[in-house]
Amino acid sequence: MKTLLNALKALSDETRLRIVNLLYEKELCVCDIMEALKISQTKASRHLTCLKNAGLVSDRKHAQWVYYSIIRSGDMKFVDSLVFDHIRKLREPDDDLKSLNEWLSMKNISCE
Amino acid sequence: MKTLLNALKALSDETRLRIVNLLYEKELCVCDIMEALKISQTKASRHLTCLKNAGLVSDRKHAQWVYYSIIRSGDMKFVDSLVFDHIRKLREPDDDLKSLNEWLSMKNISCE
DNA sequence: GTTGTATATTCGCTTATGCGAATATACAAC
DNA sequence: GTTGTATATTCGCATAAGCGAATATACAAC
Repeated sequence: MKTLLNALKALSDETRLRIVNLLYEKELCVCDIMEALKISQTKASRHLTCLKNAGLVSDRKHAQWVYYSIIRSGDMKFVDSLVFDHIRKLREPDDDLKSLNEWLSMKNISCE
Repeated sequence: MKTLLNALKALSDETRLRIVNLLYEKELCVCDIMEALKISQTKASRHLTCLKNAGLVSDRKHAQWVYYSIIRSGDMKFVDSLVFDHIRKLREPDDDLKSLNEWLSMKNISCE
């Protein structure tokens, strides 16, 4: 019960829903999320920690970057429905995905 | 986005999750919920109002009773998953259903 | 060692949420 | 009208959650 409630609480915040939406695309580091959502580093970090505590995402360190990804265990089946049946049908999260892709391609070009 | 967030917020509270679980069984009036969950009238009423504002339940007046029921529109598809894939697999909500049925049968006997 | 970049945490502050106690409203029965 | 029952709302209060600014940590490059 508590686990489920923590997940629901974590998901009932706009920023965190938008982050989850991005992470359903692919693993991302904090700065990708900052850029795609145009939010501060503090805010990104804080909400990612919250999602992690709720057991919805996992993190992985590589050099100075921390990469976050969605945990898609069967324990949180409803989140799939939440993302694909609901979030992905809204305008704002869709715009976020566009921002993300723009950012990622820009990042790649400048790394060449 | 706002609609979805309001639904998620409404669902991220233990009492309200337990109420939703009961209402997935059948339409109930406030006193049924009070009795099944052993909560105060104030608490039952407050949380029902919250669920109603979130668009998750509807109410119907009949004499001095107010009956609440779940709104199962396609807009809130994930709630079905939430109830059947998650809530119904937990102990506490299952106990609530038992309490509810005990209460309802007692109520019927005393009305005969 | 120093510098720069990526990320996390702490500190006040403000706002939101949940609670019980008390009160109000609405309706039925008389 | 009064009484009793069902439900809703208001009032203070306590706790939780969100924020930005500042600070801390961790690692890479030099």
